[in-house]
Amino acid sequence: MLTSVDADVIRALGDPLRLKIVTLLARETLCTTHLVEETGARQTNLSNHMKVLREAGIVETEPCGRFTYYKLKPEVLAGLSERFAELAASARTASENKRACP
Amino acid sequence: MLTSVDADVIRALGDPLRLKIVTLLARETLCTTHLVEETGARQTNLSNHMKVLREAGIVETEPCGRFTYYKLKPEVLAGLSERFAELAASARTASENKRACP
DNA sequence: TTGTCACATCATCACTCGCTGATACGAGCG
DNA sequence: CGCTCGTATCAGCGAGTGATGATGTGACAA
Repeated sequence: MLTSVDADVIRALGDPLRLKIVTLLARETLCTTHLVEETGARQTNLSNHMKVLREAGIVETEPCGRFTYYKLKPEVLAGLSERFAELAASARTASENKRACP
Repeated sequence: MLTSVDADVIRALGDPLRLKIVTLLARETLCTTHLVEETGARQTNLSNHMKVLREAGIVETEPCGRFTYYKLKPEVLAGLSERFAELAASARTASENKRACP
């Protein structure tokens, strides 16, 4: 069952720019400079979004000299996928469980 | 691939109250009165959230006399689940694709 | 028809959020 | 050491968002 904790993760993914970042990171492990190039956003702006993704537990940081690489945590995405699949499966049978008008 | 359109759906689900509503609707088809009882929210507030979910294409309305029943659209949730699953699968191999430092 | 109920919409207010410029800080290079 | 580069943090501003009370609308019952 979806708990309120997941709302933070979902909200973190509900921003177009962050969703694009996640999509990019799903293909490659990138550092901030790469993400700035790919998205066209300012460095400061991007750093803020990365902080949101980091605090939501969606990405991990990996320092490499002066650079900071970001990579996704697949288990978080997989967990979300599973929970949505459960909701969808449950929703398919929900039409029959119509509670009577009060 | 995740498009920017999906950000709206994800954002709509990124609110704790709306997530609770969706969870409730995954089990039963309910009308506004039921949801008010279950969530404890005001009717006006709830109606606003239902509008968001409706415009995001997550729920459908079904008038029944004076009552309005809401039910989930399973295919939307299933689609989200699938996309997240793709991202997770792709992310598992992304660690190896580390782009060189610029 | 009149009243009530279920629900939606509107206007408003407080608050949050995203974006930006300025700044701080650590790592490497000269 | 001093400098530059990559990155994070901070303060501030404007836009978007959630909660609320008042109001509108359609459906049913008396």
